[in-house]
Amino acid sequence: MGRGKIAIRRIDNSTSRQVTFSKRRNGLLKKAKELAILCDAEVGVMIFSSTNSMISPVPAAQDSEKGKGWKRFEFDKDEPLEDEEIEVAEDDASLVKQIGQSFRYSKIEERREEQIQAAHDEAMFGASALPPPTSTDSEPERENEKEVDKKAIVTSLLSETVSGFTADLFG
Amino acid sequence: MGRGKIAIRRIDNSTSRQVTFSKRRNGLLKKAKELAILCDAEVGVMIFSSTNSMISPVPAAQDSEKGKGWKRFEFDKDEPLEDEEIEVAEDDASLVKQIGQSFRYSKIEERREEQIQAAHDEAMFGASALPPPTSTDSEPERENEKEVDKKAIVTSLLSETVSGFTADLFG
DNA sequence: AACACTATGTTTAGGAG
DNA sequence: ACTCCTAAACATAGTGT
Repeated sequence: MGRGKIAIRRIDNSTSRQVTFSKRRNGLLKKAKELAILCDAEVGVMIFSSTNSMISPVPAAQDSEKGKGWKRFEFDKDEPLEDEEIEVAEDDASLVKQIGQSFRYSKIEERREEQIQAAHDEAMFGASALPPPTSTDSEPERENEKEVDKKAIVTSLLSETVSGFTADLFG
Repeated sequence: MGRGKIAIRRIDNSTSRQVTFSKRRNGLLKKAKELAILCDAEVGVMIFSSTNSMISPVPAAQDSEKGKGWKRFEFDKDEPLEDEEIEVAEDDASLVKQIGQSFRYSKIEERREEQIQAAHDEAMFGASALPPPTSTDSEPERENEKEVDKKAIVTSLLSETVSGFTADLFG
């Protein structure tokens, strides 16, 4: 779309891939929000990269917390998991944690099985780029990119917006 | 969009709400798939309603299973949860289960807190409408709507498609 | 790198079968 | 409920700053 048509294949250029990521992610979240509101459904979006992750929580879970939204959750993706560390997703926060951990597991397995994709992973951009539509000033990529590269940040994106909408219109 | 502009508010007419749901859900899933491929990210979409739920799994988790995709998962949303029943999300299947259970929790809490929205929930359509682009002939709403109203079905949607794409294009 | 712009491609509302 | 249709609305690739 736009000035030129592009094929749906991995964008090779790292910069434009990240730009496209930012733009399309916003578009996707907007679409998700619209679908949720228009059709009265609970829509969540999960976006993961090797260095950064975010989850737009399932609005149903938000509603139970009355529009408060999920808190930001951070974890070190390189730190090995221990069994005790794994928690049960009894509440929203631990569900986020749960997903993050599962992602870590799959990522670790992935690397263990096929280190062929190592360069593939490293070519990945390391920031979530754009801030969410309304609030949540998540800024995973600060001035210093030292820690960013080691952390994966799970950010609540649709939280305030969707639940706010829901509350205002149908609450 | 289309012939007329519509405001982003809950569509009152039940029929057109469901039609819009079908159309826009497909659009959302397509967008999610495109984002995943273009930007080499892991994108998952969760869509829940009171009678029906689906999760397009996080592709990262799929990759670890080599494009097999998540299996469909069903659970009884009205059945009360027991602590023993709650499992740790060590693998993909239990992650899906995890999310489903968390959804049950939030739904139960929601009803407990505000039964005001009862009619709201009942006005909800009870089917996932369109089948996924390629396969997964999920048809939650059968001829008989007896059990449908008691079950919530978590369906893997992007599984085959996304992982198929990924496998074909990037090995 | 985050915006603004905008030509162009994509999605979709509404209607018909 | 689905598919096809089309005009209109929307998203965005490429560009400039």
